[in-house]
Amino acid sequence: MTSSLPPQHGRQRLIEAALNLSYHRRSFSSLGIREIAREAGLSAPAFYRHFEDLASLGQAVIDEIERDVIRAFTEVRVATAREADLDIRPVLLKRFFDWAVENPKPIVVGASEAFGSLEKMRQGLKKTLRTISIDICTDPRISGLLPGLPQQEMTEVLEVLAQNMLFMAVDYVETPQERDAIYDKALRIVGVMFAGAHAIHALQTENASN
Amino acid sequence: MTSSLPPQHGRQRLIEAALNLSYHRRSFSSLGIREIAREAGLSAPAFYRHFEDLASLGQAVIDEIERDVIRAFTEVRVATAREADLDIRPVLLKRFFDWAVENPKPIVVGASEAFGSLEKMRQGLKKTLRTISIDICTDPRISGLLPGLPQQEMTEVLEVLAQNMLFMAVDYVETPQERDAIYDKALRIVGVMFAGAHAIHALQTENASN
DNA sequence: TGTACATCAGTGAACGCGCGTTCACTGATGTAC
DNA sequence: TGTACATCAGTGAACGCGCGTTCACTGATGTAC
Repeated sequence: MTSSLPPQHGRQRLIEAALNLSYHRRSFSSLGIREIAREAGLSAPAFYRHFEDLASLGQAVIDEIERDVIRAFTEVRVATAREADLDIRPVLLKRFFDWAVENPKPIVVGASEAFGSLEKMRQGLKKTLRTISIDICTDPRISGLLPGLPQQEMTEVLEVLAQNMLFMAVDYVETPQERDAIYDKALRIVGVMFAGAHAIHALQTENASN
Repeated sequence: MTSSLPPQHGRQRLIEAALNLSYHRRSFSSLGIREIAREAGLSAPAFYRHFEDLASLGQAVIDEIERDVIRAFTEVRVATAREADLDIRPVLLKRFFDWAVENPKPIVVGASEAFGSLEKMRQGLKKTLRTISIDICTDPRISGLLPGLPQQEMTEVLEVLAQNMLFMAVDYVETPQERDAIYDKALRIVGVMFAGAHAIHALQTENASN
């Protein structure tokens, strides 16, 4: 059997097997090593050629999710670079949700493990959300909507927003018949948070100048 | 041994054992029946006297969490009934976070299972957040901050906010050394969302009257 | 007040099963000379 | 270009263990008469 395996590396196949199994809300730490190996088309001992234990596979999985999600955001930004809409937010949101439909695994698994048992997974996800938020802040089409707002305040709001959008993306993926409603709601939340950040900053500035 | 057990009912002890075991981020569906019974000080077969399987215990657990959380909110509102502060939000938030510190299990387990594997748990939590949001909407000290805002819009914003506050309460509980910072951040998020809901509604009203 | 009986919530023993992990082994691939 | 060898990624068999579940049984409690 050894040489009849697809040319993909066993390590990668184990990572993808774990993503497949976690996909429908299975908690990552409830997966079995034999089960993952089976899903990957490998024998159980082969697992130990690549990972020490379940937690170290978990680390690899979260790295993979992180890379996927950040790459997706970069692609979305590049793809919309030429769109000079008055408001880029609906475009970015729509593209992100559509990407989630095409690539549901990192989204669903990421959201499920945001409060999961593996500390590393939680930290990794938090870091990813922060990276994305900072990335978005630097886009003038976004920061232009919040003129004068210090980057720190902007990042804080965008991090909370990113987390909420991640969770809403899961709903979007999982309930196709309500996608329009979920998109509209997500857009309203985005609008509320931007408007709020703007209004509070304006108020502070006003108070400070009096 | 039968009669030497504490007078508490076995059913309740199983529910509390499950909460104890889920407490530190263990996914509920990764718990074992033997393990839960052991934690409850019962033999494994005793589990089946009270529950058909793990999922039906899960239902009982989510009911318990729901009752705890809603009771907490009611108590907080009653306790603050006489406080006629200009802004009741910091008081409510502080009291909610403090309650979470005293009663961490329903908060931590509830947040962990918000995206867990048991459909019933996710729905139960969603329902709880909605109940609380509607409850808060009806408090004039809150709705007075958003004059003229239709209840539906208010509920939508408050639901999102409630979910975020639940997640932040977990951080508050788990990282005691950063509680002040987390509280401040939570309060800023509350401020942003209220200000945003207010600003957007004002904008809509203005547009409609032109 | 007794007594017979049903019900309820617990028990320990036993079952077969899949698990994590280790072991010795295999065959392909890369590398030194 | 060969050849010897190390390394790497896989295998099946085997281990002991804890799991979910069922079973017959027990003793306390409530109830009908």
